[in-house]
Amino acid sequence: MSSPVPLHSLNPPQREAIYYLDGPLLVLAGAGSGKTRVITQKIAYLIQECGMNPANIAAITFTNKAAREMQERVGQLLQGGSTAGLTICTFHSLGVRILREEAKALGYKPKFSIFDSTDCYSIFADLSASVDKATIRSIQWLVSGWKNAMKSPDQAAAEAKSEIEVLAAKAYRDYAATLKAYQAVDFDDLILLPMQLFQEHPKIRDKWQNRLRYLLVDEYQDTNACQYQLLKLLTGPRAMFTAVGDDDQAIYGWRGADVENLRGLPRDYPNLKLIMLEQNYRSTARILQAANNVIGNNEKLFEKKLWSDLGHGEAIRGTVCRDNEHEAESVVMKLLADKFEKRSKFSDYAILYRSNHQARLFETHLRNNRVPYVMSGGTSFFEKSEIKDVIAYLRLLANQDDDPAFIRAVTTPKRGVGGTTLEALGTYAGERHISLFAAAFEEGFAQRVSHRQLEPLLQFCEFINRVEQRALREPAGEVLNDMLTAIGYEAWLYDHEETRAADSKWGNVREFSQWLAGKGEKDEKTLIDLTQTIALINMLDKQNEDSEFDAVQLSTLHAAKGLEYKNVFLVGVEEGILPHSSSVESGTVEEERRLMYVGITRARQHLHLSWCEKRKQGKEMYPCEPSRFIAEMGNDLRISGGKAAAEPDKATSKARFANLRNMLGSGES
DNA sequence: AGCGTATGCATTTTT
DNA sequence: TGCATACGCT
Repeated sequence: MSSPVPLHSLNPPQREAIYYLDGPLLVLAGAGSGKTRVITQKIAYLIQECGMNPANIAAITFTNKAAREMQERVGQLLQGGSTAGLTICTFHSLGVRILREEAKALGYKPKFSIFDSTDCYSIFADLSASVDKATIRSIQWLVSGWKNAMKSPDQAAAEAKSEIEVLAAKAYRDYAATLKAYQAVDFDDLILLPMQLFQEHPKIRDKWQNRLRYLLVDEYQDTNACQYQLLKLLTGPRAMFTAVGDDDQAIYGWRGADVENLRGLPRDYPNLKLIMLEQNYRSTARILQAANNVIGNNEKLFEKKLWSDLGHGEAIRGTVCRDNEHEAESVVMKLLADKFEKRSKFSDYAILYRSNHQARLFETHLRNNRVPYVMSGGTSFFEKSEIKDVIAYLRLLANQDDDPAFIRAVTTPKRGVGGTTLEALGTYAGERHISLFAAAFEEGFAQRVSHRQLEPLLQFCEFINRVEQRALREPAGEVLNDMLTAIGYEAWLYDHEETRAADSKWGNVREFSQWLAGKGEKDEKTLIDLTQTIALINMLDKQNEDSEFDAVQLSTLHAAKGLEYKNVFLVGVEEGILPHSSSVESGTVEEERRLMYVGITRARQHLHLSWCEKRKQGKEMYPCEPSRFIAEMGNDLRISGGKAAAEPDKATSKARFANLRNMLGSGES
């Protein structure tokens, strides 16, 4: 992101967007047009100039990272001024906040658990045993889609067409009941439940409408139907909001995000004001021209043309490579040559690709050349098994109905509670409709198992009770450390893993516990308070702060949205990869084109594309064609063969390009 | 039979 | 990289 800019340097549409308060406002902000600046300045304006109470303003983002960045920038703008009560958070954390406060109205305890997708997967797996994994995954996928589309289990069942949909609709009902029994919600519920709550309880809705009087929504094109509905209910008839988005950067359609929400906005709010931010402060004119050319092939909602006064800039280059191995080698060589020539930093370079597995070859070649790199994505900190182990304990402390947490905690580390005991406990709990934890204490259950089975189980439950008592009062860090010692987690790790793996895992646990302890101290929160929010926090944010060391960035196109780099290598620009073959089949090439657009507009000064003539897949080589998007970029593109050091052979590359255009000219729809 | 390694294979993944 | 499947070893 660009650095904060003094107010006088705002351009007229930016200024208009900030000062406009007469009604609902939609800001169509092109890539690099300063949308974050508009949102943050508007918050500052509302507080400082309009005298609005910060507690009545909420800015909603999609990622923790975006929220944090916005917090920081607002903090800088309002130095000394008060931001007390100001809400800047993600959709999901706003949902949590609403649910914690209004849990009773929905039949939930305020200390409900939040299940991540792995937890939810195992519920579906238990529900429909003897079904293969792929099917379970599609069931989970379908149910999530229904929730985002606000379909109830009944509706889903009624509308189910295929066999798998019928199966999924059946699972949906049981799944919802199971979650409720565990006093747990999934990520989709964090939006769906507040929305339903507002629909069914006008009083509660009014209360929140009164509290959050002005709403600012970032990345509006990424909202799904349910989020849109929640926003509508939250803003109410006053409709005081600013939505900021870019239909050309809508790349999450496959996850339920619906650009229709952008189209629907003028319909639902006839007095909607529309402002376009078209001046780009990031890229050279050449890069923007190519981006405009590509995106011009999409059916447009709103006509928008980016421009910049940063000069024409370097030529966009394209490299045809013999195969993917050669592509990786050539990109790394070109990167190093460019770095040497310009005396730039590694962190000025990004290698962007369509899908994760493409990164692998680039990683090897970067490593071979001793080039430092960081990769976005990968398993998030909270998905790591050792962290999930610890979190299971925390979840159980806060919510003893959380059966999955109970099972994980009671069996990790092993303490003499095995499968048979748990099965008996599960059966008993199922008959009585109580949680595993509660069942363990019942006389009726005690009669069904032996003393040897019961004893360790009760010891565990009593241990949890004791820790819970402490967790309500004493400092979070201390309680957590004592608990880890008491369960012997470190020793267990070193018993079950190789020393190196155990070192890393225990290191992660310690990092996590220190981080929690620090957070507990800073916000004066107990361990149980903290547990309520950790499901939503991503420690990658923290890693980003730390990792300001000089390294080449490797990233998927999706993960690169919102970021910018001086030099971008966009690799694997081939038919079947970008656009991805399955998108071509499912007729969603427009979203792939937006992905290409996002990729192009990440570059500030230098854009380099590459594609292969052949690609190794398995042990066979398959022929490839350059992406249709190459031709769509226009002819301001300097294409050369793949030989790393050689001068481009102008004659052949021209001929090749002509061929390419002929080839693509006919096949386009 | 069961476990452990080898090999093959991938859409994208904010919460 | 990470997961799933298959094969081979014990």
